[in-house]
Amino acid sequence: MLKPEFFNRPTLKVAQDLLGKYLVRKMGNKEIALMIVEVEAYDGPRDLASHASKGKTARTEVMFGEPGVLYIYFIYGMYNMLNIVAGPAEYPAAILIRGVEGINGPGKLTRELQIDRSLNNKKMAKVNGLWLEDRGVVIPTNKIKRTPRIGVGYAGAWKDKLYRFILADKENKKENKKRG
DNA sequence: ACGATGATGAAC
DNA sequence: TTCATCATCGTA
Repeated sequence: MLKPEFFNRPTLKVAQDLLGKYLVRKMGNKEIALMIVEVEAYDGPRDLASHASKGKTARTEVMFGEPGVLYIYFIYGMYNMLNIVAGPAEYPAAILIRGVEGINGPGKLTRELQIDRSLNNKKMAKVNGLWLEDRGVVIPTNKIKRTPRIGVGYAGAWKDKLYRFILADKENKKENKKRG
């Protein structure tokens, strides 16, 4: 299981290193482990795409907390988003888990794994039924594709930053059409 | 292209 | 207390 120190490093590095790690979810008496194939980084108080750019509020204070803590929030009246806090306390940063093998999309991911806000501000731990493991998968750098983040067109200069990390060969099957 | 559906933050 | 906005998805 990944320790908090893993997340107490520069946000982009943590994001990249999360590719190939396993998200493990305990449901009932079963454990489901799925490899992470897509993440996005939200880095620091000045990142306009990050909730933390609004400052510390009831919702965002989790991002200012300890590394390795879950940040889960409700969006569009329907979906929960799963994030993991990165960087030292008081530095607001988090990584959105955007896709795992077999599940494409952050909303579907939380729906299928039954992850909701009851886990917000909780540590990743077996007692909480949700944690990450390094199972020895090594991702070569040339398999990692970087793109701008999704759905953050309002973020000014920050919208173009290459803060989205994807495992390249998983990506080419999907997305024949685009919106906009 | 758009509606579902509700929390959030800012304005009032 | 209202209002526009939103780190999405499924059906057009």
